Amino acid sequence: MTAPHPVSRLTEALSELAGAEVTLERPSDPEHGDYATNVALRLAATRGRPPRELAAEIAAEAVERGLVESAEAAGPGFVNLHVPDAWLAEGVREIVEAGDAFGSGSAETRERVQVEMVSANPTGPITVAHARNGAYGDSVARLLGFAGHEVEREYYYNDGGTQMERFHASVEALRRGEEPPEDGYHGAYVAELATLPGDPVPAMLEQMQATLERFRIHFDGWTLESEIEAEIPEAIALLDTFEEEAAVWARTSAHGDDKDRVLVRSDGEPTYFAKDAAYVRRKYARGFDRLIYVLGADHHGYVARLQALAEMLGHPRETLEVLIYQLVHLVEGGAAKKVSKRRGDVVFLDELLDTVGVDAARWFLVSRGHDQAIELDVDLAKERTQKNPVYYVQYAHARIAGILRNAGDDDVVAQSHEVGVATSLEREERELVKRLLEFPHVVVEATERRAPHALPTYAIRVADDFHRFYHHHRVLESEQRAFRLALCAATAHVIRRSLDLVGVEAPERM
RNA sequence: GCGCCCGUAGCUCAGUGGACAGAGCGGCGGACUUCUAAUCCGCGGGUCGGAGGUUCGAAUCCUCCCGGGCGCACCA
Repeated sequence: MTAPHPVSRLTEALSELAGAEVTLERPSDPEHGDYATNVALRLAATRGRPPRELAAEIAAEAVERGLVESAEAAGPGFVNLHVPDAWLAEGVREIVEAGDAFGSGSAETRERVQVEMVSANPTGPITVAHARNGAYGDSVARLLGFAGHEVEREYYYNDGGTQMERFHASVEALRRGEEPPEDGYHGAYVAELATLPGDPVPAMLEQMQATLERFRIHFDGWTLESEIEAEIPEAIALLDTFEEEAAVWARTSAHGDDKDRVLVRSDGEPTYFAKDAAYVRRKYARGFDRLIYVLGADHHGYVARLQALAEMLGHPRETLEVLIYQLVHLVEGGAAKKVSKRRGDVVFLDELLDTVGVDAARWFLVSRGHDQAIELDVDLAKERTQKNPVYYVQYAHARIAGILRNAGDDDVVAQSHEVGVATSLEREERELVKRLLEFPHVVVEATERRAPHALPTYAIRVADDFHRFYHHHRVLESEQRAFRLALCAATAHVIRRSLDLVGVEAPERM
């Protein structure tokens, strides 16, 4: 269950009062109060009453019950609510007490969730394209974990098949002093692998894993395609199948797919889809309640067939989620750059990390909506990233860390209990507190919509409000020292967590 | 042809039913005897691709059109 926090308590009290579910928003115009609700507008039709009249009633009752300091009907029928300073001060105290747990535990039922991501075949280094997959998938995994689910990160790769044969052939050709085949792999990394003895795949995998760890993605499980192959027959036995023209088909069209799919070709070879089936079966057999696949837009055609597999195996199709993100397009000098790993003209993640660092890279790749295609200008990457808003947010955290250092041994948590009801707050303080109190809602939305980019957006707002507060008011040499220290500590918690959920660090100094 | 995603400021993007549509970058002009100026303050900037529709209310939902990206295998 969602841990109660000030805004959720106020929302519930108002819902009870109105006899309908209330949602609170933060009006952009400060004249419209600290919070506002449109509940009267929504209720007007069904109750057959003018919205303004309903709004006025709700406003009066909210004040009567002591939920808010003042309230009034406004506009077409909004209820604008004003909360007292003491209410906000209490909110700060709760954030400081909750610490890094503030906003966590929103899951109504705890699930075992597997998130499969990246899953690039070991034919070359991790690229920025894979990195978007990882940055997105890992952030979703972090959000799910923060909500209270048990999350496992999974990497699946092909250790056989055509591409791997070409990869081996390319390395072997170089070892013989020949050029790699036309349809083989040509990057400089292939030549490096050729200088090492033995199978190049383990070395390649080791490098890829190191890159991913550097990118702060840790996988709990690595599954090889060859492990899955043996389980194909038992998976097929569980599916709805038929034979036609000497091939074995799955009746996926009866389960939401637009056509049936071949499992075993007429020459007796299982298809890739048969391996998918076996893999899905194994995942569920391992006890996961939910399977999440993170795939690029070029794989969106797989959604229906994967969900069909879940259904045929006896699981609700919604328990197999496919998260699709749009692709990363490389641009160089204003012109589109075609990405082909085999030609070697890609941007490797390690290069990007060497140039801009992990924080800027993760921020850049996850701060856009996953439904939005990303254009990465190779030339401008460095310059652009130095102006990356991630530093704006990190700087706010570093400033707070500086204040808390200068405060000495003060026990901020203990002091926050003494923050008086009589606290009189400045405008910048009120705005900052309200911003911090939004955090649990932002996290829930981001989690449910599988949209981690909401966190960077929110973190910028927090930093914005903090920098403004910092500029206008002193913390240490202030009569409000105790409250302001608590406010700083609360802000630090929220920034740190917002960044952590997308894999970005919050530095103590900059 | 069919399916999925996108179209918002000069550029990169937030904003998925609420009040005059926002931020960063870029441009112009201000603010450091102060807990970090990687900051703050001000100015300029828009047919929210277009047309209909639903609604008290639409950038947001529905339909069509235009433009862009990605897919439509007995490949992996």
